[in-house]
Amino acid sequence: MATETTICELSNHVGQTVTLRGWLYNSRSSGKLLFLIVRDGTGLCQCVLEKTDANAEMFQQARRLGQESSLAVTGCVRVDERAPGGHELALSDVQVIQAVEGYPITKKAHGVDFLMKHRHLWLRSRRQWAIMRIRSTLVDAIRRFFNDRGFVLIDTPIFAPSAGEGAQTLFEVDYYGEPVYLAQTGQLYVEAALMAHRKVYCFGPTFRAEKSKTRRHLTEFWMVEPEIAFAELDDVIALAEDFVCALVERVLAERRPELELLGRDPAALERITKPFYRLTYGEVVELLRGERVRARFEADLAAARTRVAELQRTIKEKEAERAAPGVKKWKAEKLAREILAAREELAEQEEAVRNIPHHMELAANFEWGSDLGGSDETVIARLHDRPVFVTHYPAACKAFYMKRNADDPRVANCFDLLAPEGYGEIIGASQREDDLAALLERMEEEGLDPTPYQWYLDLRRYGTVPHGGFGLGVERTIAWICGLKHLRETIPFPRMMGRLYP
RNA sequence: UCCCCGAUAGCUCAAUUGGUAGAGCGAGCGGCUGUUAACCGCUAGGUUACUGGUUCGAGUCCAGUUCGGGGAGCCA
Repeated sequence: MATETTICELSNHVGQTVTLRGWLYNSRSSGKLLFLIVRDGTGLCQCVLEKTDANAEMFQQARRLGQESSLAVTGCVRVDERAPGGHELALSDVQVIQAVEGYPITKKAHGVDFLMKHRHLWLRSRRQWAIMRIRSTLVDAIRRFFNDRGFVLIDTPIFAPSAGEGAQTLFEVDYYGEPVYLAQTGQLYVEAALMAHRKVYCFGPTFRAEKSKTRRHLTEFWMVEPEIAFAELDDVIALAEDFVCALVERVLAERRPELELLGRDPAALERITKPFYRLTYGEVVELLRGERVRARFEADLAAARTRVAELQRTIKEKEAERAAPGVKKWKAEKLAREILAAREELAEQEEAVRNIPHHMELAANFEWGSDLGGSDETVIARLHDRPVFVTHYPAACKAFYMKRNADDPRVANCFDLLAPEGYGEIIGASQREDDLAALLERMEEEGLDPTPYQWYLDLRRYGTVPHGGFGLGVERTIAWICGLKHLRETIPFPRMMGRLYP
């Protein structure tokens, strides 16, 4: 009986005969030689079966196995440079658990809609496999960061009784005949628990019913929200800085192969060290209206235009080459793939050319007092190679519970953290208003009925202290760390506007 | 709510601009002793999203509908 092992352990078994159980990822046959690429959840392994007089039947059976057939393979582990990963299995036995025919996700390209409809199977693909492993590590790093520092985990409710601000972005559900809402944040509850434990955090799904169909939006996403007592804005900033550094460090330490598989340059992440950049909202307004931002936009626009011209030329050339007489089939196919990729990029670059002038105008005419738009955040982040704290937004465009700045009452003691490379906001944070009268005043300004908030106001009546915290969006953080264009790949089963299956 | 783009074989895409719907992958069969999304040959596979219109003739043009992609607003 051969030892059973997994692919990630193979290097410890060189020269031994072992059994792997897994799924057929791909196979190639070369006459009397058969390559089975097996995945077992821990990695991929090339398995080689040589046809002999004795194993002819097994060879035939194995050769016909379809993608994703489940099987157990036994063979001798050997080092071979030609094998992906450096190790391969010289097979002596193949046991079929289930022979599969017609697995929908094939080796060639698929469209987004098709893949999303087959998300339950798409998860088996290498890129998705890598992303989920990074997500798992990131989530563990989040929990460990807070647990190691004496934070107490507080699970906050998902049914929320009051609409509060932005009722149109809440999902309403029927709660024994009463309308209640799926939580957008656990923050108010975490503040209550804070006064019991001094340092707390909540971590769970949150829900936004925004009618946004973009790569930056999900209707269900995960957020971690720490809250600390006896703290002012600078303490929250310091915590956020340590936290983000710890997350990146951990992923770099444990998931380098996965990052590599995703084509993510680790150097961009290795740069993520303290201190991050700090800008006040007022400085950002100046920046947006100033020369540097204009130059950045103009450079981006020029680059996009050049690229559009380049791509158009490339596509034409490749199309001519493909249509030329006597082109080999494989060559034509390769060209077709390249043309497709070029067209996709062309569409993106053309979109950029269309949008940038509008973004420039928005930035140039930006007025003090409004919230930063997506394009504003992007350009600020593009100007920096490390995350940027934007602090002290106008109080009027932020939530009622944020504490006003003592020196400049127009602004709140709050910040957003913008991830670099144009990824934008991953953290929203503030020092909380700890004074009862000031809090009531802010609620009145926002037109909020204090009745359902009496429990929250109690926190200011009985032992109020300066405190604050932040919320980090897990999916946006994963997208940034993995270098992904779209949030839908960062969560196993994304929920988006108009998409609920599987 | 608004703007742009798209829907052709199971999948990814072609169709010389209104004139006989094709290719690759996948599936099936055959060949090949080191493949790297292998390669080569053969076979099967279609109500061109739906409804209507223009035309001798519509995948192609027009109108509407549905679904999807991207973006704006708004948000995290």
